[in-house]
Amino acid sequence: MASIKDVAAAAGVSVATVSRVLNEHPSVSADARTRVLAAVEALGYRPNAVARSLRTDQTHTLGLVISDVLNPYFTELARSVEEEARALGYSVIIGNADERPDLQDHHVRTLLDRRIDGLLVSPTDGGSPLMLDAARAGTPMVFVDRWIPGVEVPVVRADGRAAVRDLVAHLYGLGHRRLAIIAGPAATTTGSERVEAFRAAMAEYGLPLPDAHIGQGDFQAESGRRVTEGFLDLPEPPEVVFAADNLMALGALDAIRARGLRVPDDIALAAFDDIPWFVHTDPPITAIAQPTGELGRAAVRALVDRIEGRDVPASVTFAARLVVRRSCGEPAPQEPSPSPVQRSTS
Amino acid sequence: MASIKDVAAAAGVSVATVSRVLNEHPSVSADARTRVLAAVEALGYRPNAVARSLRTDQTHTLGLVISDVLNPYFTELARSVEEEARALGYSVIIGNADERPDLQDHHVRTLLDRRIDGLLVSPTDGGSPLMLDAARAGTPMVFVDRWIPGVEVPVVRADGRAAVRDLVAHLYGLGHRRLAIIAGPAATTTGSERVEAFRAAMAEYGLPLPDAHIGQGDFQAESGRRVTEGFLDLPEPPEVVFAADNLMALGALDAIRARGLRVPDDIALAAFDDIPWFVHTDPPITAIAQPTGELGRAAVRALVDRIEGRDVPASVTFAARLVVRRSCGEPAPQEPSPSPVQRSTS
DNA sequence: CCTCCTCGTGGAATCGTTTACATCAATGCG
DNA sequence: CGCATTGATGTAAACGATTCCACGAGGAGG
Repeated sequence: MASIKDVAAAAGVSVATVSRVLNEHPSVSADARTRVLAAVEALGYRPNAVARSLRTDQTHTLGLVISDVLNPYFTELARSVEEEARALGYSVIIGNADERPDLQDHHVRTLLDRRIDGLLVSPTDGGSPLMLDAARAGTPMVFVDRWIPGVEVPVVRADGRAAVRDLVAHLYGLGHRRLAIIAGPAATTTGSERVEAFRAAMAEYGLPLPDAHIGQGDFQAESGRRVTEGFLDLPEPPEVVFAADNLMALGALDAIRARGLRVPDDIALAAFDDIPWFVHTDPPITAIAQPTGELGRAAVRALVDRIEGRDVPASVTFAARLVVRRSCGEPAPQEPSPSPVQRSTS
Repeated sequence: MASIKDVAAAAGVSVATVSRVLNEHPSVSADARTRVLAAVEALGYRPNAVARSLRTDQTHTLGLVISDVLNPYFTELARSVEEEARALGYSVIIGNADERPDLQDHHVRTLLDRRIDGLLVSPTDGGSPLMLDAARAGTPMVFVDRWIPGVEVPVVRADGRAAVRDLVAHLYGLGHRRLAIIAGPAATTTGSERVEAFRAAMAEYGLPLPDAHIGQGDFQAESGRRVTEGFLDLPEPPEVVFAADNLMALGALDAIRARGLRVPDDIALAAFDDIPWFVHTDPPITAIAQPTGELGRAAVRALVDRIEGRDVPASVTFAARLVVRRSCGEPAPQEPSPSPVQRSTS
């Protein structure tokens, strides 16, 4: 592969001049410029990004470590992150942690070794020393969706409290009283937060939430299946199952179907995170939707602001919203229009 | 960040010795080794992958350019690719082309600039000069799922011919005669191949396939919706719609639902590419399933074989299989067990 | 006419590694 | 005892870019 030396030789100038042409340095003659450009064209020369990075100490690359690529929510997040990053002149390397702390660590380490300019993380757990050290050492970092409390890193996320309250209100209005939740791992903020919001809303309506109605899941379909089976085995099973993410909802559906039960007649179902398929499941599933695209874009902008030293980025919080469909027992009205965005500084 | 020099200084040896310890070179004394390791630990030193790549001319990184991350099929493919690559000591950088040739080109260029060791591509179109040049210039490359005819690059894919014939047989058996297909872009092999297989199977059963029953889609949901609307507007609409991928099937469902029609009573639906959600749609959707994970793993192995110069990798073809559910008109039996794998050389 | 800038250019250092080569001490063997 | 071999180490040259610095030519201003 042709290097800058070959170009310099072909154009009859020094490598310094070639570099200046390529980087649009002002002080280079028109004559030299055209000769260099011609040589570049003729040789099909492309600068070696590895060498360039070594010298300039920047890779123009962002790392994105997400919890699970197979989850459509994170896929959409990844897509919007890449899109915004590309618009700002950055590439993205995605690391899929599969909800496993060891894999998360592996990816963070690899990304750091590659000297990415900044890191976007949706942490799978409380944070390994590795990640915390990196944050403390000054690696530009932004948490997205999930975060780690007590760490000085901006967070871009959606707040589901209000939507969860809306959901409980909706369920209460339909006459449901025994509600159960399939929670995510307590080590994740979204895992514990959604349970907390649910518990608070239940209390608000004077409904009991026995421990038996809080199932411990791990955001994967299989755990949704397992927990739901447990619920169904209860002497008095819940009337509603609320899954804290869409994959566990899928598992719950599997379990319910395996028993030959029907939604919502025998048991109602709702989920956190909306996806296009929820419109076509049997029945269409009531869900809490996050403004995923905006989340991804805002996170990238915050991170790039930090990298390029414009200012210290603030945390951003969007609102999630309830989308009522038929899985809890009533014909759905129109799909509501998107809710307004709310920003806050932390 | 600490560099190898710092480690050398701290351990009281030269950088060469540090490098030797880190690369497990045999000729280094036990004493020196322990001192170096201690210094590494103390300083939290991690080798700079950028510098190492520059020197060794290998990045231990694979590029994967896929057509659409939002398509669960490709997400699963990406996941299996990353998994296998990691097992073999490689990282993966994913580029999402969104079915756009210009984006595909952008990613190929960026990946090449980063001097990735090899490229895995599922081409969106007939192939840009850039990609073809790279292949000719000797960049290790493997096509996965889709390929470009006439290019000397191994292909790892699933052959859907038999499964499509099975599907047509199934539909014929249910009494359906007017079948329509939502095709993918003709520029993609999977786009044209699936139509061809469908056409051949139809001919085998003596069924006509008028042009009006071949809708032109682009593998995205929106096109599925549009084409399906066209079908439904026909004076004599088809009895069955076969979508060449799962996203177009989603669009078709949207369109059918918008008309207040029911599947399969008013119109039947089948799709290429199976996904977990198809079990829970209303009704469960009959689909052709690919061994996606195996595809990804085989592709990586072929590419790495090529990179590490073990041998010239052969093309590999797996078989797709029909999964009958209820969307075409009959209660589904058991889910069939996985089909055997078939290998061929090209 | 001399001096001082400015502009275009090239030489060479540098980024953090790996590795070919040289060096030196210790060992084995005739 | 002397010489060849081996093993452990260090020195320095790459890899391909960017960029500081020096240099010479030319123009402007006194």
